[in-house]
Amino acid sequence: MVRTRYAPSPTGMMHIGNLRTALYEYLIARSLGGRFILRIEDTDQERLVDGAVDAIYKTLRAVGLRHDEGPDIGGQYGPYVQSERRRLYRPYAEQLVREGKAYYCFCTRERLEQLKATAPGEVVGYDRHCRDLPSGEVQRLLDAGTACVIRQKMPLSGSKTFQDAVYGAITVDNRELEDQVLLKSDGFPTYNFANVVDDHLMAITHVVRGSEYLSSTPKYNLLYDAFGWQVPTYVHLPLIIGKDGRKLSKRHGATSFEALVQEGYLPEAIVNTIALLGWCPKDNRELFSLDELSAIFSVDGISKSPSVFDYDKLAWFNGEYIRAMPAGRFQAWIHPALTQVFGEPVPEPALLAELLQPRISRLAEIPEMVRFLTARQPYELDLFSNKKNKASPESAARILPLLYDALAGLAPWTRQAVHDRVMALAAGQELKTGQVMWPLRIALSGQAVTPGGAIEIAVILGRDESLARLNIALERLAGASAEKGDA
RNA sequence: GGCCCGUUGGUCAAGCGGUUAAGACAUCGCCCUUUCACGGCGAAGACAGGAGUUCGAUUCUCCUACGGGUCACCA
Repeated sequence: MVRTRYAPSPTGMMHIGNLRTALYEYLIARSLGGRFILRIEDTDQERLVDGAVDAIYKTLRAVGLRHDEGPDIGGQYGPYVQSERRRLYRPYAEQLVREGKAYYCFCTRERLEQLKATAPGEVVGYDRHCRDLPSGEVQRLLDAGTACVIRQKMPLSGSKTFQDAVYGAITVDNRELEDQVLLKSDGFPTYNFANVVDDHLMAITHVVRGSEYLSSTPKYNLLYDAFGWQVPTYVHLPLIIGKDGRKLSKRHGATSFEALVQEGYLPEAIVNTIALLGWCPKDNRELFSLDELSAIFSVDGISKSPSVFDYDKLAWFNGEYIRAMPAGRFQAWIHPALTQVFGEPVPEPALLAELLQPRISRLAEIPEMVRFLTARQPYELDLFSNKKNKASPESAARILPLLYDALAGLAPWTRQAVHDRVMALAAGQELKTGQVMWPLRIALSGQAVTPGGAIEIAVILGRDESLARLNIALERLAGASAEKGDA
């Protein structure tokens, strides 16, 4: 039975790199008929952040990564929070001490600091000062209650090779490995230790994590060996980086799932995007639901090189998901953004939704896009010029009064009615559609680019505001031509 | 700096000894159209460099360059 685990530490918002790791763990488990476990790694008491655990649950729920075992739902391998497993680790560490595979270290932080400072990059890490203390001395210090940690004895020579499902065979010289701390002086295990013990106790078969752990993996393996435990299958993932090739950070834009959602990206689109960051399916398909991914995901499609997180691509995916949304759901989704601009009630919400759905790629684009509907925009009369539609301020000055008269008494003020009236005017004047639509759009919106056409804008504005804006425009145009005449 | 890993168009990437080196995003052009967007069609654009191995290297090996990761009582 394949078992994978997502083991975040509750130290803040969920970064999309972490989310992708969680996603791949989930997909590996699902694609192989296995189980996906959530474990909270809170062994660093100093870095805990309030609410971080909730953020983890919230994010996993939002993207649909349902775990089979975890702190909130239990399971046969609990508890699933490392701080609750605290008493579990010491016996394992002491077992290694008894077997001569680990030892108590009484070195103070100050001494370690000094060590780092004096040895100019020559010696790797700890100098193994306590590795061979006489047992009497150890006992004496222990009895005196001297603060200590437990360190693992690393082999002083030789090398070790392990297999990674993505990176292949990796060999590391044992001399590169320092005697790592297993149990901290506060009694908590280090990540390195707790991780191995828990993965073993929880019967984890596939360890999936970022490639930053690649170089410390030999240390884990030595631990598995020391206990005589079976080493899991390793799946190291390439990093996600920013446009400048550096680690993804706030500098590149939103990097947490939550921030992305706030900017108006859909969870499904985010998942789809990161699924393809570092993994590629056998065919050329790009649009995948989580269930579809679960069915076809396979480790051999994971690539080795780091990939740049591309916000443009995310926006494209988001646009695809937006367009695929049922109209009703879209309308509900954008409602908060609309009330921000219009207040309540939002005029013509269904029509607005219809206009916006094919046009936006992010929720955050909406306010700017519709602002002209609530406030009259200042604009240059040049805007009435449009070559393609054979429009000019002069033609507008002639057509706008006709439009005003045609629309003034119109009722009901519906899309169909406005459309028919305007088209009838165009036909009557032997004008092309664009020749009347263009000045109408400019007069109503004050901008050349609008979501939807002139008719839709008129309907949303309502008759009074539409006529008012028409009136302003035709007066300005009349004033301008009078000036011109004087000159 | 030591060690580990990586390197196909601007970005994501297919490729796993013989290909006109896919596809997607972005860019540009054309079409559709009352603007824009959507949609459709098309264009430009890549194997980091050098040695080998081989009849033949993007693919295998080595070196160089560049990039990244890691060297904690953090995870």
